[in-house]
Amino acid sequence: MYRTHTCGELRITDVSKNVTLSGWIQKIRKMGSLTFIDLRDRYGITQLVLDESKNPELLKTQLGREFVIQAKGNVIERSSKNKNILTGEIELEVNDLKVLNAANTPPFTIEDETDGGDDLRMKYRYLDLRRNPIQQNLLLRYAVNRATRNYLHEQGFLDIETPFLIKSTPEGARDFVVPSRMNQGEFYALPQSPQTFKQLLMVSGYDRYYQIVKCFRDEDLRADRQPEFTQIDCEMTFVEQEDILQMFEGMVKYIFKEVKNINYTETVERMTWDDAMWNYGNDKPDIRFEMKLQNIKSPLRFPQRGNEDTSNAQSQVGGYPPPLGELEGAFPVFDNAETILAICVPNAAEYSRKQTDELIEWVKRPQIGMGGLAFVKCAADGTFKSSFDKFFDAEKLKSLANFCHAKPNDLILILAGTEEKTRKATSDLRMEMATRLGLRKADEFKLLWVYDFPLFEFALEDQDGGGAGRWVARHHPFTSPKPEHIEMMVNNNPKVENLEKYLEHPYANIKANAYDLILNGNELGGGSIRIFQKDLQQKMFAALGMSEEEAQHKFGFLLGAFEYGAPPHGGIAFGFDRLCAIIGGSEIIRDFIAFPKNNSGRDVMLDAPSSIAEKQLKELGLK
RNA sequence: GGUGUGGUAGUUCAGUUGGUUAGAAUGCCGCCCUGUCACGGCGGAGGUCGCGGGUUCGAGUCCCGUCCACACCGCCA
Repeated sequence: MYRTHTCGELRITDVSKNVTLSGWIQKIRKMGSLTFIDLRDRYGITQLVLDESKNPELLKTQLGREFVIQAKGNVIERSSKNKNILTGEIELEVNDLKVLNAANTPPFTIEDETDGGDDLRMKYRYLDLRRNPIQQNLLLRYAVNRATRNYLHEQGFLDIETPFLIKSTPEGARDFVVPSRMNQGEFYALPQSPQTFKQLLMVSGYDRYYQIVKCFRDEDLRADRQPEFTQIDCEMTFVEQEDILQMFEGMVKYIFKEVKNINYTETVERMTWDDAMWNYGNDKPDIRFEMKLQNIKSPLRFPQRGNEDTSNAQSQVGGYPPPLGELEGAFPVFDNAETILAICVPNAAEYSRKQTDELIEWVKRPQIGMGGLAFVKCAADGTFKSSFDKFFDAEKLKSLANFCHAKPNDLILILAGTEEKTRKATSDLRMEMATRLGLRKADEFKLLWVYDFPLFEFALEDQDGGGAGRWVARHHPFTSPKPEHIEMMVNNNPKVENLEKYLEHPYANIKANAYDLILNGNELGGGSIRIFQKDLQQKMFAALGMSEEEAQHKFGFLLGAFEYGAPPHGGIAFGFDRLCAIIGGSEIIRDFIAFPKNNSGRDVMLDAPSSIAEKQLKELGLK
């Protein structure tokens, strides 16, 4: 028997027991004829003591860090206790020691705060995985997995596997492809998601489906993006948007309760996409704090905005661009800008020259890329001091501050420039200021549904080109349009010649029955009510510029299925890795995946991808 | 594809205006130590300054190219 106990379970009540432990040597401390060894396994650390005066043979054994050893002996009470670990009141007085396997000195320390860099830790991932923080992450991942399955099972969902070797459909993300040996010159694709399969399962009547499933996308990576990643993929039949929102906010609340013991009892807030963009500059706002964007000037028009929260909302209804009013004609930077956005940072009016200079540098960084930052300090005594006093007198500053709903002691930060860049930059600045002010608390969780997404999205044809582009599906081509917008899908040629004009294209105003669930500014998941009628699906393909033959070639199986009794259905998919990372308080999903890829899609431990043998290439018909 | 930051001892990093023998911490090895748990003390080994080219009397340092890592933009239906 290798062990009678783990390294995490012996306590003072076990004193005088004769036990056997097996594990890895974390650390050896020699004190003359007395040697202490920290023995580690995934349950904890137990101190072994080797006493030369009692058992001189033991000290002759060659030992080192990460050796796998087996130790037999008596549990004794320590004469000096360690309150930092659960086993700290006892130790094992060893009378028999066996090296099960020697080990090289590891290239980095196997401790909570390791001295290893990312690259090295990935190369020796099996050593990195021994570290407690990473083990905690993987245990958390398993807990989230279990909670998800429990909830969905209770709700009557069936876990049904779908194939990994499927057909390449170059809509959306790039496919990973797999050459077929038996069908030379032809290729499978790995699924970007099981989207069409789960819809077919609905057509087949399975009613409630889920899968915790690998998906593959051959796109460039980020800290929160891997080429293969895991989704909680779900679909339901005979449901409306409301049914799905309730079901899956229930799921996330259940996960919070099971994994973090958090009772999320409050109602999950909801917001249209228009409102999110208008008030936060972002379709995944962090609503743990306010600091909404103040739209001083913008070409965006959101005619059906319902949010009465901002009393300056009248400025965009009908106005194009919204009027700067009496403020116009004073400051060329403002007059020349397409968009001017501001945020009011609470209690920051006392910022020093150094602090404001630092913020200006921050927005000028290439990641943000703004030319500068204007600010107005709203002093408690009602006076104003701005970075553009030369252009704005006290009267104008006051009226600007009023427009922005600034309160005494607020610091108004103002960015001006082109619409998209300025909106994104102001949104980033809002998050940055919140971080600096400590408003993004790690222990506070706030969910938000963003809904009524646009059905289409404008994509530039050529990055350097002169602004020509086309309309593509924002979510995917199976997303249903809002019924009242279907008539706007008249243009079967989604090409747009001029970037300046795209906002005036009818497609810009078509909204979809699509929704995202946001947690603290992170997208947990998104989904939609799907198209289930053949003619509407064909209309959608056509709207995307696909010919009838092309649609038949790529998605004939789905169109066919829609002819044999397809029920109304809809669903959602959650990024499982990201969900785990966020619940674990991180944005680095690599740390929540046992064997992740690096930034350039490489597995540095395996050294994959790699070239393959000539013979393999020939068999596959690739040479 | 683009922008930025970085690459120096096993590891994490410092290295001034281009100037003698490239440093620190930690890890490793040896000796000492009976209550350590970030043990302590003494001693020691350890370097293709990512790679290639250039400027210079002289390059870790400056220039060009290249590779790698990380972050971001594009991209991610």
